[in-house]
Amino acid sequence: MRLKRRNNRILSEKRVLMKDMLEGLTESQLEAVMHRDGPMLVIAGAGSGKTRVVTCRIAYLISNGVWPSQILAMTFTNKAAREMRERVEAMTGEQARQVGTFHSCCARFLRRDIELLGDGRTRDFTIYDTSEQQATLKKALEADNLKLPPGLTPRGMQALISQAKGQRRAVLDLACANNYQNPELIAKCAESYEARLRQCNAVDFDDLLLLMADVLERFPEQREIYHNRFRYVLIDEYQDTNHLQYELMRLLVGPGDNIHVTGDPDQSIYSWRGADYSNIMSFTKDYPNARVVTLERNYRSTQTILDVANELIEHNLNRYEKSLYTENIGGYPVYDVTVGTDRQEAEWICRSILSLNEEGNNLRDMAVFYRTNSQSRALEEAFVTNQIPYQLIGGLRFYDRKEVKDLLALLRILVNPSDLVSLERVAGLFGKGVGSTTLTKVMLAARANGISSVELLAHEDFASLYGRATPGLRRFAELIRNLRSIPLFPVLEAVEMVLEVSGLKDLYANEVDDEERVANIEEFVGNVNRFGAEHPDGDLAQFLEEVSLVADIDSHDEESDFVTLMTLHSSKGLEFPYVYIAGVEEGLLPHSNALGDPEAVEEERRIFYVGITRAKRGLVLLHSQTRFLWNRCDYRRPSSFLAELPEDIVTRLFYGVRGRKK
DNA sequence: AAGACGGAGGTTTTT
DNA sequence: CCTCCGTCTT
Repeated sequence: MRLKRRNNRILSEKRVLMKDMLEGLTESQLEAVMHRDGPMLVIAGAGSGKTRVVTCRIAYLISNGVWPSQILAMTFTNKAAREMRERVEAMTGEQARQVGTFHSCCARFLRRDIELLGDGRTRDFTIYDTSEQQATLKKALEADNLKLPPGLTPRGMQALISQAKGQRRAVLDLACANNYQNPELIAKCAESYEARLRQCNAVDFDDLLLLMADVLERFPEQREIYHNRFRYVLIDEYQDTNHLQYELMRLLVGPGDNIHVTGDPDQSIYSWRGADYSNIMSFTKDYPNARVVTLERNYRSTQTILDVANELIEHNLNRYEKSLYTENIGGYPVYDVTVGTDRQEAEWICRSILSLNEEGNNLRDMAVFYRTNSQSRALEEAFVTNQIPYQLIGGLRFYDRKEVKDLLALLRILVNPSDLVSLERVAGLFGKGVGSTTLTKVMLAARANGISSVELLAHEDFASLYGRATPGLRRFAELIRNLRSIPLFPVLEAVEMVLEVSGLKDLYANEVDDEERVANIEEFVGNVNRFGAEHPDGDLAQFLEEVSLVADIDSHDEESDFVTLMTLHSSKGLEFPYVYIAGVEEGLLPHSNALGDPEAVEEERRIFYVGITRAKRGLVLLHSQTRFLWNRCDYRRPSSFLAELPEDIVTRLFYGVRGRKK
């Protein structure tokens, strides 16, 4: 009784918030928010309040009696998912747990369902990243006595496999279609890789989606469970879904067709990853009764910035026609700065940032974007020299650092004893005298006994099961046995025990000049601690899964007062009052690999468009006459895109330019 | 059979 | 500039 009264009070507070929330929305936004059943497509221009619409719709559904657990929302990054969850919780007081990336949602589903497939994988599977995929491929080919056809590198093969999975197509089929020589051999190599993955109880990124689609397709009763569980499905950034994600969506959406997708064809920038924006273009063909809402009013940028963006994107021939407008009239001019060298480019940006900072702007309000990660170097140097605090997004991820990967490998063999890639890594670190030949022997002996390599090494009868082992191998087996005796819960204790038993920290502490490594290990432990606090009953497997699926952008910190440095790709979905785009040069933006291919150039234009539309108040485009690329100084030409911008709005500036005409 | 050393080659964007 | 591969030595 008392409880009920309390609930009523909470409910009425919710309604008040809900009313406030709906108040500022435009008519078309309201239409998107208050849509209840059936398919809906929201074409949301940059800065049109898309995130707000999606979160409001979730909150609206919840306040109309839909349980939060019945709403499945899939986003592009973990950061976007986190924001969405936080906003929904702030509005409704309810936790929207089923909000995540495609990959993290599928990983979670597969923890329950992967064993249905009966391919030998268990719920303790490991997720391999691209470099681990390549390692798996190399080992698989070696073990099966196969060689890739000449001209195809492991890296290229991994990309081909990924592409095939993303299109849900056989590798043989794709290799034939792409005119590879010897497609049969390629298919054989791919099968060898798949078998090895299964043997390792591992999946690659694409498998998370692919295997989940298999589960839903092969087990109709399972599909029904999901349909009953998820009454409403929402997908964000729909323009960046690939065919596999599309099929997964079709399988997940139940008979009520309660599918709500949002996206912007002009911001489709991941075609190289298999994204197919015909998915968004043909949504109304898939669902002829779909309601379509287009959001064209921009709440983010000044008219000046929008004029530049609109005029640029008009040059794309193949596009869904729409035009952004705003009521934020005027604004600062957009600058097009010519500099002499890439160092001057960085210097100009730093000076500009410092003067904005002196005028009272926060550093967190400024961001520098570039096309390629390698451009960050010159910028970073200038930021260090000028003592401007910055945060770099991208490049080498935290979890990709050597020492962090070493620790991860140790943790992974605790959870998944079949993980040969991690075992190999651990052997390379600690197994003095244990090389790949020995490990192969161990693997064969393990197979003969019907257990995994790690289980054999950790076995109390290792000596009798394996036969004569070298002292080095015996010591290594003992280390594995000690590691395997560590309890997996709580996670923090497990990690600290692993550090102690393995002596990993000492290993780096003894190497000179490696304070950073030790610091990274400490940061890792800090992350584990935070995970433990956020997920009190989370186990090591869950922690490892989370770590495998984080992107660098997920760590973007908007609170601290840092300037943000990142690629144009990473900038999608964000906004900053002041934006600098560096290296607006032919060959860089558009990138040289795209030149000559009209479709690729259109995608480059969209990449530029995404960068421009991040800016709220100030926008500066820079290009240099010379640039150090691959350790060589090259003469550069301004991007052809600059000529497409409205001349009367863009103000040209020069810095450090020699022999300037006019 | 492992490990160290030297040379060559390759760098768009990332869940 | 940094990683991967192959060869040579122990």
